[in-house]
Amino acid sequence: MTSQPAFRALADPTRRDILYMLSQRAMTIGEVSDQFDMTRAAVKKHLTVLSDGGLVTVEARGRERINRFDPRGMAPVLNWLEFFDQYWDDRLSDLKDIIERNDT
Amino acid sequence: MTSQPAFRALADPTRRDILYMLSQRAMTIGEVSDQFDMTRAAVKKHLTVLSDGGLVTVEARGRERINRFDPRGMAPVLNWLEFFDQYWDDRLSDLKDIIERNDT
DNA sequence: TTAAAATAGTACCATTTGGTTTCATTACGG
DNA sequence: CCGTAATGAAACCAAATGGTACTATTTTAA
Repeated sequence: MTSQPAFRALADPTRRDILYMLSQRAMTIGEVSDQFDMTRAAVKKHLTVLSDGGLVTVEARGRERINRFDPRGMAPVLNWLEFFDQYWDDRLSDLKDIIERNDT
Repeated sequence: MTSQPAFRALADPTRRDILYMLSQRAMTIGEVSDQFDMTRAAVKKHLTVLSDGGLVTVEARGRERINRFDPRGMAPVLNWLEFFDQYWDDRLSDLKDIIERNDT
C-alpha cells in the first residue's frame, strides 16, 4: 500500500518524537540530534525514514539541512484511520463530511 | 510510550489488513489465515502483535479463538495524532471539543 | 586560504521481525 | 474412545532495523 512508508515512519518512538519537535519549529540535523542521546548519524537515518514517508521535507541551505514537518504526509495515515471512525464517533464523521462539503 | 505497542501493531500492512477484516466481522485464526498466502502460524503471530497492541481481543470458544477488533485500542494512536489536528483542520478540532463537552 | 563546522556515506554489528517447519495440546463428533 | 480439527509453542532462518564508528565532502568564516 502507498501508506506503508508513512506507517513505517510512525512506528518508531524516536521518529514520533522528532516529528513532534519539528512540528514546533524547523530544525537542522544537528539541532535535532542535540535533543537525543544518540549519534548524529542515527538521527540522520531517522530523518531519512521520515522524509521517505513524506512526513518531513528537507531544504538545503548552505551546509545545513532544514527539516520541516509536512502535514500532507499524514494524509495516508488519516485516510486509513478514517474508515474506523464509525467505531468511536459516528457523529464526528458526519460533521467531518459536512465540513468537507462546505469547504470552498 | 504507552502507545508504542499500538503503533507497532499498525506498522505492518498484513496486520492492517487483518484489522480491517476483523472490523467487518469477528473471525477465528483459521478464518483469518484463509485470507492470506502465509501459514497459520505466521497469521497467529500477527494476531498476537495486534492483541498486544490492544487492537484485538480474543475469546476462547471451545477449541477456537474468536478474534475481535477492539476500537478502544486505537485511542493511543488517535490521541497522539490529535495533536497534529491544528495542521490540517482547526475547525474540526473545535467541533471535536464541542462534541466531547456535550457528551453525557 | 585554511581550519573548523555541518552533513553525507559507508561498513559493520546486535537485535528484532516476519516467515517457515515441526511437534504438542486441546476440544469435537461419530 | 479415537481420529481429526483448531490452536499453541518452540526452534530456526533471512532480511530489516536501529545503532555505532569512521571517512569524505561541502561550506563557512577568520
